[in-house]
Amino acid sequence: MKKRIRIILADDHRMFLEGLHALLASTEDIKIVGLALNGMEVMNLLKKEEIDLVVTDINMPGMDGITLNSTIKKQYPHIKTLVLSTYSDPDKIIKLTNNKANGYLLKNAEKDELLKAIHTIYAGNNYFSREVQEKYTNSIFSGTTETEGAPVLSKREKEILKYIAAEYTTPEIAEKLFISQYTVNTHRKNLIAKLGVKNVAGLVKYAFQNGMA
Amino acid sequence: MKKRIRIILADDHRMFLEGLHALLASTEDIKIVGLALNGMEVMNLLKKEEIDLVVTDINMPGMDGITLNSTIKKQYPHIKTLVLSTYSDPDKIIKLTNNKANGYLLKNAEKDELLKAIHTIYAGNNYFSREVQEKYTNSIFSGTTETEGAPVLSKREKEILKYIAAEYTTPEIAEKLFISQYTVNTHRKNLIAKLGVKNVAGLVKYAFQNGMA
DNA sequence: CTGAAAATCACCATTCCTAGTGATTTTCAG
DNA sequence: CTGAAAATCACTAGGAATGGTGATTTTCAG
Repeated sequence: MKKRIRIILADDHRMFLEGLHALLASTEDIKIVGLALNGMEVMNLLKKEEIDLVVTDINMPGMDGITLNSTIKKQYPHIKTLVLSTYSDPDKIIKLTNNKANGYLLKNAEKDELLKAIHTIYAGNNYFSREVQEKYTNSIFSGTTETEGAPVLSKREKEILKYIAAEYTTPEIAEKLFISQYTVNTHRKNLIAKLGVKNVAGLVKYAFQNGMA
Repeated sequence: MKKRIRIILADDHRMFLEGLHALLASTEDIKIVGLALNGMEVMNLLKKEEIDLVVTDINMPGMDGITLNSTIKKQYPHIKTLVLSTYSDPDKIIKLTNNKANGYLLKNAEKDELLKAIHTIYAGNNYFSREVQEKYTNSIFSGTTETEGAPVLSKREKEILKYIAAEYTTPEIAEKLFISQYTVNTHRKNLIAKLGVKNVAGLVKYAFQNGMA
């Protein structure tokens, strides 16, 4: 008899967790060993059970997906991890690859892709969904930094973009970040130039389309 | 033989949608008639199928849960609705009750509560989870209910909102629509007031969250 | 250490946005 | 027909955004 893949599922939303459980329960070669509502529960389960793969949400109270992933990898380097997320945030993906996560998948994916990811990872390879790869090829998967595709925003610029999208004005942002209004102004001008938009409306639009707001 | 409850499930995340499907598929007296990734798909399904209950996420691109709910109630007053959300936002709950949604449940709820909500609503009663009820009554006493119906935007206002989200300035919009800048100005002011936002950034945000951009 | 990128600050001019008030005309359903 | 909502226009004023130019300091990888 073929060995089944032993999996723990982790997500802070019970409904999603139970749904995922039900979705995978019918699959022959997969065995759901445990369900966890947060990172702590995952670690407790790992002490008791033999696990092949942990499928976890990236956003969870207490210990989030990124911290959980690195914790798992430190204590149980042989256990594979697949991270799920609502959107594709480049920063988080980079952190996850640094922490040796074996896969990253959007919750928008279908069951088939989820199964494909699980099997690919179990076979010893990594799996990053196409949408994620396409968007962030430059920053992660290829060493070359081609600026043609996705405009590269600096840390500070992203920060300010978020504030703009959150309806903060220049004086407010300046006060929040303890910098001059002139500086905020410069950043906004650079953002507009880099992103090729016309005004705040364009900035907010970009922020939304890239999961930054 | 007892009649089964005919249900449509709607959520923009395929994985959650399929998971929910799998979760409910095993229930005897429930029949999942269709799955939808957005509001439009729900409305199309309603044309073809006889439905008792629509279970929908509150956050969806295109037509969101709130708009979807009111649209359903206008065209098919007999169809029940159960709205799911990640968190409990008093404002949104109030909008939903104004639009006669029959239930509101957090995604944090367990399968049992979901079934309970479905059966309660099918029996002709409303179901609002305890967490939601608490916040709802709080906001009633804080006095923000009277003036806050669902923000109904006029045709012209929607039109102008689209132009704003498309990075057009006031003079440009005025020229495009053959009206005075003063008029565009008035519309924008009304939009800001109606939607309870602070500036263009907020308008663009709203436009995006409601599939108008 | 060193150079490049990032982050910071400054000034000016123009345009645009925001806010308040008040008003007339048009549209549309009851 | 008629009233209410929608759409239109007008004026003022202050604050914010946009665009251009120039510069210094900080950070960080090679």
